[in-house]
This record gives sequence, structure tokens and C-alpha cells, in this order.
Amino acid sequence: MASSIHDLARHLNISIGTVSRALNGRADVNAETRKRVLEAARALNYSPNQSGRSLRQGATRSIAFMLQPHPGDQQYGEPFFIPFLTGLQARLAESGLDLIVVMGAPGDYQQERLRRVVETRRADAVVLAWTRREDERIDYLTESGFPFATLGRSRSGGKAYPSLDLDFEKAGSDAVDRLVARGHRRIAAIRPALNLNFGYLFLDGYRKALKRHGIEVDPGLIADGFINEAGGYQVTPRVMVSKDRPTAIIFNNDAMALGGCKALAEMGIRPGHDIAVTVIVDTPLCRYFSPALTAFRPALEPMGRRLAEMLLAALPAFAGPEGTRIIREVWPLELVARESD
Amino acid sequence: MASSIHDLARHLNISIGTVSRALNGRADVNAETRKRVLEAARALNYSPNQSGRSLRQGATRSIAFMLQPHPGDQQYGEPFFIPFLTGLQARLAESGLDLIVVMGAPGDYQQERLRRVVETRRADAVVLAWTRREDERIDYLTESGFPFATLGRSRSGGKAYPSLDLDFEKAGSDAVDRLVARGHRRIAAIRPALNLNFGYLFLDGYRKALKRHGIEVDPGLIADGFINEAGGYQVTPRVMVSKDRPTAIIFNNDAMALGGCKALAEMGIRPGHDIAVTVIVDTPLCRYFSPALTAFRPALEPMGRRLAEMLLAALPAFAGPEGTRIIREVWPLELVARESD
DNA sequence: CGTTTTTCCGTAAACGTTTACGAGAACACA
DNA sequence: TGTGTTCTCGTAAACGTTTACGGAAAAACG
Repeated sequence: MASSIHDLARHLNISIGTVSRALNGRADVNAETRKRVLEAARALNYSPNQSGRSLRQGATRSIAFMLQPHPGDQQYGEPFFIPFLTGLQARLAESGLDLIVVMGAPGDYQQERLRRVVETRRADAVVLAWTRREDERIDYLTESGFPFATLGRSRSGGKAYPSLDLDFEKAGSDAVDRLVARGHRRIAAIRPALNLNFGYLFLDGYRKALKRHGIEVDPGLIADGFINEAGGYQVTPRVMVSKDRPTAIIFNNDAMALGGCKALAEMGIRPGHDIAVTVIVDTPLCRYFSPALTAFRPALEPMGRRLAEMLLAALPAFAGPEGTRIIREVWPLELVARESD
Repeated sequence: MASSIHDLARHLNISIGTVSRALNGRADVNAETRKRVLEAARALNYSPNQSGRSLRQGATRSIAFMLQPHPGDQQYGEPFFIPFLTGLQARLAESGLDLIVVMGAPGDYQQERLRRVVETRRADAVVLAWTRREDERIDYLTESGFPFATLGRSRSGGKAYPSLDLDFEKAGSDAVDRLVARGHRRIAAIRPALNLNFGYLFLDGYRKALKRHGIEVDPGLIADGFINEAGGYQVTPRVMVSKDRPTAIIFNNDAMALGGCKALAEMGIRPGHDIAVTVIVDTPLCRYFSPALTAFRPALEPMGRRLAEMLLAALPAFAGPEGTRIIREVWPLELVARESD
């Protein structure tokens, strides 16, 4: 069925070594023979077997992205990742690399699946998301010397890997600034409970901004919940119990914000009227929710391209002239003012 | 770095053939030696090189899903696919298969990328989505004899492949029934312009239901648009120009519905009050939009599991006792009544 | 004890590539 | 003519597996 390099060689009456060299554009092959080989390859519909090639070269020419659905509403996908992956794919394709997305089951933190990818050499490098403050995946990868990059920072693994993150600290701070400027003094913060790193960054920014404005940080206004709609629904009432209710809430996640707004609605509190609501990472849901949620928006597609670039620069086989520079970048989030605050 | 089967053999002072047999659970190996091999494998952290294995066996033990982002709003992902992929992955994992998602660039219809996957043998089978009425990908795959399954039907490729689709015809029909029961007679339909097959199915159901109710099908109430928000925004006004305006619109896609509602709002027409709006495939966006959109909901995660099952049954290496039965299934869409109609 | 069967394992080929090495031919140069 | 260089190609090994085959040893059987 599939034509191999042997078929080509036999057909052209020429050795397989020469065919391979011709195909791979090496210098030591006659221009005429190369032309014949390329023609024959097209005619016989030849394309190299990836397994054979990978085995010989020790490289698969593909990058794996570990996609980790959160447990929760089955109808709710991660609209966040598609634009990011689009950018990632585009840049990788320019360097002849394939992007493969490895799905995990919801809930498990993909350590096992990551091991499989690494140990069976399914990809030449790996891209991680949802980085945690202490992330065993990062420890594992640095320890095993497998190339990787992360979307998001972590404390784990030293400094020796490319990462790209959003400036959650500044977003948390900006969100507070904006609310204070609009007259709020009692501002609540709701973030994911797992030790996802961006939750800490956000809270740091939130705290610092409050202090800067001379507002005391009230632990009763800070709550952690599971990172989905149910989590937001469950945890939001906790910051509303104090006699001195907050007049604003910053949600560190869109799904949690939606659940939170549901809880508020059941208490008869209307976002945009009775309380100001700000969301740190914007998604289409924020835009279409009513009231439309003021949110901080990332540039996902360019971020995907950029992280691909950074990863490539760290891969020996692709490192540019300036060599293997490990880059870490933090990108801004842009405020999109809407109706909810 | 990576330990090979040779390392194991050397370490145990035993031949690589025996090691391989022990690892693969073949019968002709002594129970004692098997135990030693498995222990050593764990100790040396051995796992088989996938390239070597694939090369020898001619199978990669992985299934590829071709993910095709639509061009359009960069912030808008395809929340549709994540639950589906979650189900697909779960079932495949049970049979020891990996799911890899191959991303395409937005816009191109992935024919080229599909060829790459097939010809370089990156996967043992392929799962396609967004099937078109005449689908060159399906023609290509049937012609080349490469195993595949589709999410969605098509006219192409004969009957010889497993497919799972939603009953868009019934949904279109049900939507009309419901609207007629609520007193509507002028019902518009808006569907994607590309020859995506579900657009035809939907329209068939829509037409048949109208006829059944003795309502004449008015071509002025049917419009095609690009399958994203901009498309819905652009095309919706076209069905609103007639002197005898529709009192209801059925959108065949959530993003188009959102764009359409924006256009309606600009005309001062309020969905749920001045006009009834129904959406054929429900997504979280429909639920959170205001007014919440009445929509037909698919059971995505079970569908993913089921399609994996069907694909497995068609793969020689996995076919159950009853052999290679090709199955085609059509799953119902469940009405979720909300505020928009 | 002789013969047959079973158990277990080693040998080696094969999958489809890439690439180090070397060799023959052509050419250049003195 | 002799020597060195350049072009071009064939040979064969190697990547890490799996598996058909055969054979030695052990067990079973008469």
C-alpha cells in the first residue's frame, strides 16, 4: 500500500542511500538524479514513514500539548485554549513541527499521561498549562531532562525552562485600582482552590493594591473555590455573610464568576447595580453574559505563537544563531470595560 | 538516558527476545524470568520506544482527531469539542490507545494535514468532524483505505465507515413544531453557508415541518451565512426585510445566533419579546446569553465514547467477537427551553 | 532406557529510515 | 604523466522493537 524508499530506489534503479540524500536535500547528489528522485516520489506518492524516521533520528518532529479538561459541567469546554493552540500550531508548522494535543481525563493531573509521552518518546518536547505553584510535572520534566515549555509560571524546576505567563498580579492590582477609583472600599476576591499559580499571583496584586490605597485586607472577603461554575456558586455566599458586605467582587476565573453571579442573583443582588463584578480572564462567556462582565483579556493567539518561538529557541535542533537562550515572558492583560462594574 | 530493551537484557544476562516476550505477556516464558524482567523494567524505569515498536508492528496505537478551528473571532473557541474529545479519549484509553489531536490552521480544510497524518502513518485511524455534504477528506480516506470514523454524516465515500451524527432533521422539525404550537407562522431559518452537511439536514427538517403544518416555505426567510458571529450578524437582517417579517428565527449554530441577536438588537427587536429565537446546537454561550437562548442540546461526552467504540469495532486489531460491523448512528438532540422563545 | 512432548530461550531477520565511510570516476593542476 | 581534489554514489550499519524459527533441556510416557 504505502510506498517506501526501497520502492523508489528499485523504480529508479538507484540505491536507497542516494534516494534518501536526494529527498533530504543533501549536497552530494547530482542535480539530475535529484530531479528524477523528486519526480518519482511525487509519481509514486511517496512520503517517509514517520516511525522509521523517528527511530533513526531519535526525534519525532512533533510537540505535545497536554490538555487537561477540568471536571465539572460537561457542556463547558475550555474556549481559552483553542486560540492559544491555533497560534502554537501555526508557529510550529513554520518550522516543520507537528502539534499533537494529548487529552487527559478530567480530574487527574496528567502526571501519568505525561510520563507516557516522555518515556515512549512520542514527542520531542512538551507544553504544559495550568501550572501550579509547586508543580510535580515540572519537577519531573527538569529532572528527566526532557525539553518543555509552560504556559504559566511555577516555583518548581528552577529557572531553566521557557515560560510565558499573563501578568495576573498587575491585573489583580489594576482591578482594585479601578474599583477604588469608582468609590469601592470593600472589595472581595474569589480564586481557584487548587494551588494553581495564577491564583497566588492574582491575590498578591489584589493585596498590594489594597494596601497601596490604605485599605485593610479583610480575610473574610477572600475565598477559594473549585475552578468551575459550581465552585463559584458555592463559595461566593461566603464573602457575602459579613455585616459589612463587599460592594465589589473580583473573580479570578470566568466560570467561577458565572456561578458566583448565579448565587448573587439568588440573593437578589444584581451585578452592575447592587455590586460590581470584575473577571480576571476574559472569555466569550463574559462578553455574552448579562450584564456583560468587565474582564481582563489575554492575547491568546499571539501568545501561542510566542511560546512556540521560545520553545524552539530552547531546542538544540532549532536554536537560532544566538544559541540556546531561555526566555521567560509575562504578558499584559487588557481591560475590557463592560456593564458589570 | 533512556533505557532500551538491550539494557534490560544485558542487566539480566538474558536475550532481548526473552525480555520482549516477557514484557508482552507471551506464554512461552518462564514465570520466574518474567517476574525478574518486570522487576528490572521497573527498576531501570524502562518503557518501550514507541517509534521502534510502531516501525516493527506497523501500528502506532494512536488515533488522530482533526481539529479545525473556524476563522473568526479569536476569542471564540470551540467549546463543543472538548466534552466530545473527553469521551473519545476515555474510551480509547480503555483499549490502550492514545488520542492525538491534530490542529489545523483556521480556514484551510485540512486536506493537506490529513494527508500528512495518513501518509506518514502517524496514527492508525482518524476521526473527522465538520463533515460536508460532499467531503473530499472522506473520499480521500476511503480511496486510500485508511481507517476512519466521522462525527457527522456525508454523502461521500459510500457506506463503509462508522459515523455518528446528531438528528438535525428532527431538531429542525421539532423547533418548527414548537414555534407553531406557540402561534408562529412566519419562521425564518439561518444556517451555515459552507456545504456543511448538518445545514442541509436541518433545513430538510425545517421544510418538512412547515409543510406538515400547511405553511408555505418562503425562500425569503431562509439565509446562509458564514459560520461565526460575524456571519450571523451579517445575514440576519436579510430575513427581516420582507414586509411580512418573521416572528421567529431558528439558528443552526450558536455563534451565528449570537451575531444574529446583536443585529436584531440594533434593529430594536428583542429576542424573547418581539421575536422568538431558537438555536439548534446548544453551548454554554446559549445558556448565559441574555435572554437565555432556547436550544437543542447534544450529549457530547457519551457521543465521544460511542464513536470511539464504533471506530474500535471497525479496526481489525480491535474488532470484537462479532467481527467488523460498521455502525452508523444518529443521536437525538434534547430541547432545553429557556427565555428566548 | 528410549522416545516423544513440552518448556523455555537464543538467534536473527525485519520494519523504513538516515548517515558514516569508502570508492570509482572525472577533473584540475603541476 | 602523476598527484591531488571534487563529485557522485553504493554499501552497510544503526535506531529499538517484535516474532518466526529452531534447538537444548527438561518432563512425560511407553
